[in-house]
Amino acid sequence: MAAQRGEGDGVVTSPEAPADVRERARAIPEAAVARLAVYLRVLSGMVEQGVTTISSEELAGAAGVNSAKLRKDLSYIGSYGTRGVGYDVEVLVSHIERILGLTRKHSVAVVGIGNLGHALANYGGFPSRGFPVAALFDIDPDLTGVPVGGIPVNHIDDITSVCAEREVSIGVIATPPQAAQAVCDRLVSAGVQCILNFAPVVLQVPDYVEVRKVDLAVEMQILSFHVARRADEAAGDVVNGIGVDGVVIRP
Amino acid sequence: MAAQRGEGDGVVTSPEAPADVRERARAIPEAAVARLAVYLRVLSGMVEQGVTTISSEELAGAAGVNSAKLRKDLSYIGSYGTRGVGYDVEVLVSHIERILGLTRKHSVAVVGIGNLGHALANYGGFPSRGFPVAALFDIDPDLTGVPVGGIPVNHIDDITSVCAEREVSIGVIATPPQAAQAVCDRLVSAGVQCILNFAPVVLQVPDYVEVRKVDLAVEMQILSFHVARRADEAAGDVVNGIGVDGVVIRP
DNA sequence: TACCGCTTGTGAACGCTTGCACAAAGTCGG
DNA sequence: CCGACTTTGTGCAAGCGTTCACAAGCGGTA
Repeated sequence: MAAQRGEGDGVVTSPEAPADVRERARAIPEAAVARLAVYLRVLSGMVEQGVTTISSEELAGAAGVNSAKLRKDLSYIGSYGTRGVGYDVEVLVSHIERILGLTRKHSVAVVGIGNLGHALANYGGFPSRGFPVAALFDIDPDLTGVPVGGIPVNHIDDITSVCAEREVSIGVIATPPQAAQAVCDRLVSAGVQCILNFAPVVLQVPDYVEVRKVDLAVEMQILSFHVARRADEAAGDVVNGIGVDGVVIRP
Repeated sequence: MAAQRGEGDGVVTSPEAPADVRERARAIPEAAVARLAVYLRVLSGMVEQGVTTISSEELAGAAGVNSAKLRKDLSYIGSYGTRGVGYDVEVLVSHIERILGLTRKHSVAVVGIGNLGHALANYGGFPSRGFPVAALFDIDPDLTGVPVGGIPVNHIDDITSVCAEREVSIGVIATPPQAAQAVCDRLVSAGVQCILNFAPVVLQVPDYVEVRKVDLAVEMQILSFHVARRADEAAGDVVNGIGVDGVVIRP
């Protein structure tokens, strides 16, 4: 990835307080960030249930991870637990939100208003979590101006101006694969540095742009792999009894 | 590794090498499986363009990975390249398909016919890749019988019988979070062993069930984290529009 | 205050993944 | 047939991420 990351950076950073947060943020492993988001959701549920304190064991259970891993993850963002007691739920929530940058609004633009684009535009989970959908784009002139999920669709040619104007920080690509790279290029030149890509293509972007991809076909194929592996195991390992290539199982 | 590999002899791999394939499949790292699916897509595109041979360097470039990694990934499924030349595209495609279990049909059931469920039911990418949508379910009686994307919706209470009857091997959960665990339990008791979960919940399942989750909120929050990190970096390290490594924030 | 039990935070070991570098193995031109 | 050139396949080392195990720290109790 970023090839020229300053390694032994004795780079004297500003002695200000934020330097602490910054240094720490840089050190958090990618995998841990993903889990922090999960913890956050579980914790939000806890708050609503009136839970005020939670132990690493409980939280880990609810999040589906090992408790040691959870504690290590939390240690990346600082030590806010109380030994012998656990974590204060609200404190934890606010710290995770801060680290994940959820204290700011992140305006989202969705490009490609097909089936998926519609679903995304109408998806209530975004705005409620601090990700307001600020703009929609499509190449079809017939769609232009038509409101979807309360937001009028703009023509794709206006990406640059509209994104800049509405301070879009996250672009979501829900176009057919053929159009994805071109759309991506436009988003990047509009100043969007974070992209969520639903199109089944490998996007080429400059180093400073962060891309995350959600690829349904790949997910399905990974599951397919496991089905196959299981069937093979059954064929090979099951001596007597359950089916060969059909359904097996249920211990 | 492959302990009893027949060396030197020009052993033509029989169309079926059950034990061999099985042993190998078990050894493939999870991360590599995900990449194999990506390679497969790139290769499919190559086939359509009439490309017959491709080098690891080219394929790696198109798939966005390091060429050494690609070669190692391919070595997990066997050595089908020709030194000095590269890989035969069609041969590679068929071997990856075999390993990923794409030689069988994997019927899919989608549960929860809301915005997302609609989009999934209409999504052309599934059937064309060997994942026919065989059943749709929803809890709303008004939807029952209504065809979506050509398939009539069944009531959720019929999951067990319908899934068994249509040999569903993959369940897709696109319900609201509150319903997800219950739906999951029903799918599992219907014999479904692979689940793709779009609901923002951590599902509890028996060991033998494989779950993959696609969590939009988490993806957005990871991107948010990067936005925040970047902003912090800018605040701390940017002198005058120039970032740490001389990278301009906005070209 | 002093002790006890519980839970955090983290050093250290382990294992998986990545990337390098190069021998092996093939093609191609003469 | 040979030698130059190309590209694969893989041993090896470095880097992360995960897990274990336990000392340190805190609240509760007498």
